[in-house]
Amino acid sequence: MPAKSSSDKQGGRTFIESARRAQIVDAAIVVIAEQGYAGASFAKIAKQAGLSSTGMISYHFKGKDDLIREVVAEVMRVNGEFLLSKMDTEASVLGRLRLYITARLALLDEYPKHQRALQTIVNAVHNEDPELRGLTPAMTALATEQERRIRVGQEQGEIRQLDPRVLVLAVNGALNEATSRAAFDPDFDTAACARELADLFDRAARKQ
Amino acid sequence: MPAKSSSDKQGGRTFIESARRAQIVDAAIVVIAEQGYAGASFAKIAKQAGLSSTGMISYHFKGKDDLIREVVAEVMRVNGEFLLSKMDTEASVLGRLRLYITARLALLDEYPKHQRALQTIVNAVHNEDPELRGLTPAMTALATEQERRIRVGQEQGEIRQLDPRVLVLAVNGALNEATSRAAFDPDFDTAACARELADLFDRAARKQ
Amino acid sequence: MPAKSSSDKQGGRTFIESARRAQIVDAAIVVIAEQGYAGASFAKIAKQAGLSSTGMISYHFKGKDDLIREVVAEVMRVNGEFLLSKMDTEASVLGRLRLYITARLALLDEYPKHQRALQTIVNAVHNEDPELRGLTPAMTALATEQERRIRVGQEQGEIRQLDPRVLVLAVNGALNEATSRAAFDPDFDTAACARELADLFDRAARKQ
Amino acid sequence: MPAKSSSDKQGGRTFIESARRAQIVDAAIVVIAEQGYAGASFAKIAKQAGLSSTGMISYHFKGKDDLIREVVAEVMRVNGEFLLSKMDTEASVLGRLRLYITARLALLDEYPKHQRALQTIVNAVHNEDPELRGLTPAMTALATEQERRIRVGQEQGEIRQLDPRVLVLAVNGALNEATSRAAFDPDFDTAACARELADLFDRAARKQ
DNA sequence: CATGAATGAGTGTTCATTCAT
DNA sequence: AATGAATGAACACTCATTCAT
Repeated sequence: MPAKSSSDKQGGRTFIESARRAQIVDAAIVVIAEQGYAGASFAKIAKQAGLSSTGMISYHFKGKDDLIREVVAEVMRVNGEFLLSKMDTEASVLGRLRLYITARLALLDEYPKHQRALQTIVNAVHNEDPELRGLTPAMTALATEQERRIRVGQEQGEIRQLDPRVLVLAVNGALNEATSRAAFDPDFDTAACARELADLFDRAARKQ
Repeated sequence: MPAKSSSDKQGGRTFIESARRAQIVDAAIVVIAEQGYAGASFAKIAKQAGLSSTGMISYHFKGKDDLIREVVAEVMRVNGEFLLSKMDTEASVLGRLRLYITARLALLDEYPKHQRALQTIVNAVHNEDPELRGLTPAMTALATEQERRIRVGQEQGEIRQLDPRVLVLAVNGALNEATSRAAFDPDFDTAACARELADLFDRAARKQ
Repeated sequence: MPAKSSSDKQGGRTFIESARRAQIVDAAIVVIAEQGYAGASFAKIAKQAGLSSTGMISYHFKGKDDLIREVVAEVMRVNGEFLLSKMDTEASVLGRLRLYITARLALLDEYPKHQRALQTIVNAVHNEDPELRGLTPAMTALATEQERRIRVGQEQGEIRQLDPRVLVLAVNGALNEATSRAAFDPDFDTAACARELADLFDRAARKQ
Repeated sequence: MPAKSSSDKQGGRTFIESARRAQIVDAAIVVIAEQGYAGASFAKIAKQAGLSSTGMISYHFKGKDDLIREVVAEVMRVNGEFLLSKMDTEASVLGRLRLYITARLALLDEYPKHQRALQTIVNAVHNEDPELRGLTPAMTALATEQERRIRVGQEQGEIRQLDPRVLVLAVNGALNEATSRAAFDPDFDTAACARELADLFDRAARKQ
């Protein structure tokens, strides 16, 4: 068995290379969350990461697009894991909806910077940078899956006749708004908000 | 009756000065809506406005803050007028809520760039530009008023026991999400979305 | 005798024209004294003069050079008048030297902004603006006259053998330094400084 | 013994970094001396230094303040070294005064641009750039030390009763004036001026 | 693998000046 | 005689990116 070396690879990248990328991505998340998208220059990210030059970042990422994409991927990976862990047992559609709302708001306490960063990126990038459009498919895929679930609930008689797309839109819109609010209002009570929102959309969607 | 001259003033500004400012504000709205906040440089705005230099903009506005503030003010003026014209007769709280949702979505057809620009600015500015925080009070004031209305509805037995702040958050979150969606999905049916959302929040809020 | 009209001229300029020029020159003196040469933009001078646009200044002066030259001329006129009024009776060269020193320092109390403005201009303009070199002749002429006087004093046995140019240089250098000091040290005692400097140069120049 | 590399540091800066900074500071000294403070734009300094862009300067200095401060520090370092080397043996106060005058004027031959640049900066910065006020303390400290020396001379009976502050003011004023003169009069004889000034202030200050 | 140095386009802003009215 | 509007060059400064070492 050969000795561990810096050229051991995982996913086409050496160990140390992956570590550096992760370090930079983490720094980027913090800077974006705290300083906004426009404030997230390579200089500031390098400083946050404890690197001495921006060249470092350009060396590990093909461009700013690449870095931002990685940030989004990382946040979605973390969120996905968390959400999955909260939902896997529940069977009913309305129950899953309630769990989703609760879990999304729990994320605000668990990974506040991640949520803020993701939202900042999505808002900033929406139309500006054509190279970055590629990040939304992953999010629309999620929405599509949610809509499918709602339809199942309608077929099973759990959920009233409504446009599933609009319900999904409303739920996610409300959750995003809560994310914004939580970022600036330190007194924002995520648990209470979760209960209220869950009740609210339960009533809105439940048959009868 | 004195002859009209270029030095006639209104609100401390020359006629032509006001016209130029309006022209620049309009150009800024378009650029911000289409290219995002980061893409809205003086150079691009000047080009959109058909001006030959960015100095022109600096000549008419004290700084970028000033311009952005004017953009926000203009959008809120237009929106405010439109919303008021749609709401003044209705008496019941739930009725007003329905009208508000419908009117907000109608704005997407009436002034799509305005909505997109406002949303872009609010998102971008939230934490980035401390000079511009001053624009949010006007919007929180609106939210506070909406919460007050909901409380009235609760006292009158129209609306069930719920946290008014959360209902307002959810409604506005959904409307903002719809605004985002409409900006990129040309097939987005605002009228249908309005009906669905109105029903949704009516059910969510109505007593029994 | 014809009625007074705005086209009455003096020195090739109408009355009102001269008044405007004087008003602008006065404003320029204040701004230059308070904000320095680089800070003395047409915009600031216009504001200080209570004018609404910088075009006004360009209209009355051929260029910035022209304005600055006028400022220098005005200060030297005022200073010249004051100095003459203080010196005309004294006969001895050393006496005149003492009077000159005293009068120059008295000017700091009488017209502080004028002195500060003149010094600022001379320092800033020395080599920068070739168009403005023309203002120094007037000042070198003064120095030459002072040197001539010293020579007279030497011939009359009042003043010891020394290079008159160096004495004049030293006296004026000391006075300029005092002007600088007075501008920033509110406790600077011009009268005391005048007595000390007068004694100092009297001893330095007096025969035996 | 490790090989020399570009990352060898001294004083927290790379070797080549320090070299570039020195190169830029030298260029700045020349430009300021020749074109004045207002004329000393990054563009002109970059050109003088043979650099292709002004970004270079911003890369090596935090801002214009930083560069100017460095220029002042460099000139004062050079001057300080030179003055110290000329004065260390002399004991009597009047002797030291004579040496100081001579050395200051010798500096005009040794480092003419340095003197011109320093004077230009001090004059320009006095009231204009509040960020740069911090450079004067170093110079007032020098003056205070000189005044102290004069007082010692008075206690030792070498120097007559006079206000030491005024003597120091006069000496430095005269030396500054000579610096100005030397900058524009190529025939200015610094050595002769030094002898004359030394005699002049010796007589002015000496007891009896 | 890493980095310090360099680049050049782009940022918002100020400037003296011109000109039609 | 006066002025508001416009101009375009210049300003210091930041940016993501490249590259030799």
